[in-house]
Amino acid sequence: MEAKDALGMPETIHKVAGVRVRFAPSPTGYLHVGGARTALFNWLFARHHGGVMILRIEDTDAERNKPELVQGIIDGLQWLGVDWDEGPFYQSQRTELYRAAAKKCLSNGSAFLCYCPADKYAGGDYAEPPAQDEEPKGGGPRRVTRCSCRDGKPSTQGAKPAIRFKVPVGGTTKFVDAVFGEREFSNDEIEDFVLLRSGKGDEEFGQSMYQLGVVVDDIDMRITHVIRGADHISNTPKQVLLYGALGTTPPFFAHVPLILGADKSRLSKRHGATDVNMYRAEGFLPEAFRNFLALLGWSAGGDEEFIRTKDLIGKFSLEGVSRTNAAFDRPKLEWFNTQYLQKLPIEDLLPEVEKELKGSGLWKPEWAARAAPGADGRDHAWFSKTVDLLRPRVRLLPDFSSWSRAFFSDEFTRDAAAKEKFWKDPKVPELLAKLADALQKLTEWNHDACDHTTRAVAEAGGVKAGLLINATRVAIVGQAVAPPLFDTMVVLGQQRVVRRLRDAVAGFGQA
RNA sequence: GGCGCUAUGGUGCAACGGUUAGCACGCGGCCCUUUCAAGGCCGAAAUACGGGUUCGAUUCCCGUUAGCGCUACCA
Repeated sequence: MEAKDALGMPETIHKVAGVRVRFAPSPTGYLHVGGARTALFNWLFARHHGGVMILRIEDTDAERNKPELVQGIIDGLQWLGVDWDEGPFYQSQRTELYRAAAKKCLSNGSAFLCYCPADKYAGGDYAEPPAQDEEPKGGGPRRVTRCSCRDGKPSTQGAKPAIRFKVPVGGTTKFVDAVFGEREFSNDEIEDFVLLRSGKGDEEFGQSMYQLGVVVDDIDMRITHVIRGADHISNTPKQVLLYGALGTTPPFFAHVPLILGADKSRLSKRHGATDVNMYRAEGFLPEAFRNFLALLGWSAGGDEEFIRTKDLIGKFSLEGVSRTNAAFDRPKLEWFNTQYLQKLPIEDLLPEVEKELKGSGLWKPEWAARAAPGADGRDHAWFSKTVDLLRPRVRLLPDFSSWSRAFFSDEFTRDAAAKEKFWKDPKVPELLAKLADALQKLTEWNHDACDHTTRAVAEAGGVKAGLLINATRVAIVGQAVAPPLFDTMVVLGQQRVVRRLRDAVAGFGQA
């Protein structure tokens, strides 16, 4: 006998060998965070089971597609670290497959030629046009299409027909969903949906419609688990019917809840960035973003939240997927990012910082892993130590180029607000000058030596150490906010610190 | 409008008939302190509402309400 789980589904739905899943975006926009999460779940599932991940581009609507957007989607996936084993396949190049399938449905009586005018909703079977996705929803009564062409009479001469699926009258269509359980839909609620568009010009038929394309491809690509957004739940019975018409058994379905905006309404630009590439541009760490996304609509069951990707893969299961839509909570994403910035093994963080510095032109090749030290003695070890010093305060990657600039470059400016805040005491110039003298004499350059020297100068000058410390920070890194001063001094080096102090003192004379 | 899905603090998740309803983000306070973070401690904050079922409901059932989804020759 077969083992069943809590939902009464075969145990095998959760651990099948030979798993094949796919992510099937449509190039009508960028990679949306919702799509990214779907891609991630598919990927985690595939990797967890040692299965195959497929990328398929669903570009069957020539009018809405923008081929140039495909690259953006691919870039987004790559940044996210979601890779695939097969594809990308383009549905626009598989037209014959769909036409053959549609004709098969035609010949076995599960579809019919529809001569209704292609210009929307003019067919008369609709009481009125479907509400477009705008605010004033509702509207008058609308009913399900039972197309009058289904009995094969009109055959308006000359007009090119589309192929519609002949949905059974009466009865129900059911399927098993790994997250929502058993679902059953009344066939009378399902319209006679279009399989193949009517042909244009001298074409017999046009491109496939979504329902046909997914099913034909999922069969052809031997997809075992269809993991997609919950917005497809109501499409599923149509597809199940199609599987039957094509003589095959449907795969397992797993619909994952949607990601909504902070106010729980449909996620839109109004809520902030919805394009994954925007998060890359802002400087989030991909692994942090992945961790955050994974926890939107899924949990391993426990309380852990900081879960590195390899553990995500180990723990991922469809059983942990929630049925509730989740709100995209940006503050939490930022928290994940700072957590990763701090907790990542330094070797894992360094490459990201390197990319950032290269992008801002601050990178020096001698900081690379096996490069020889630069003229100033800085090498990979220095770079690593510096990044390590900086990272507790960094929130986004670009911080390494902005307020951290003075650590990587001698060309930096001193923040006006910082000067205003910490240089206002009239004794500052003199103190900084004395500190420069004292530090220059040091024969050993380390944290404690800097510490003692600075405090001694402060004491001799009759001020609290904090005053000198803060003033010095502004002088040598130009920022009010920076790592602890003496660690900073060590990393910058004696020469630079002294030079910057003197430079700062000189600046007072001019101002 | 029809059909469907969902409903634990503001947010993300735990608790899958019996807990003082747990964790995290965010928020407030305190500690630490050399700026700012980080970190530590403390605190405010939830089972949408109404009916059932049960010895006992956050948990199971029904209704209401709300949100979301689908309702195209879009995907």
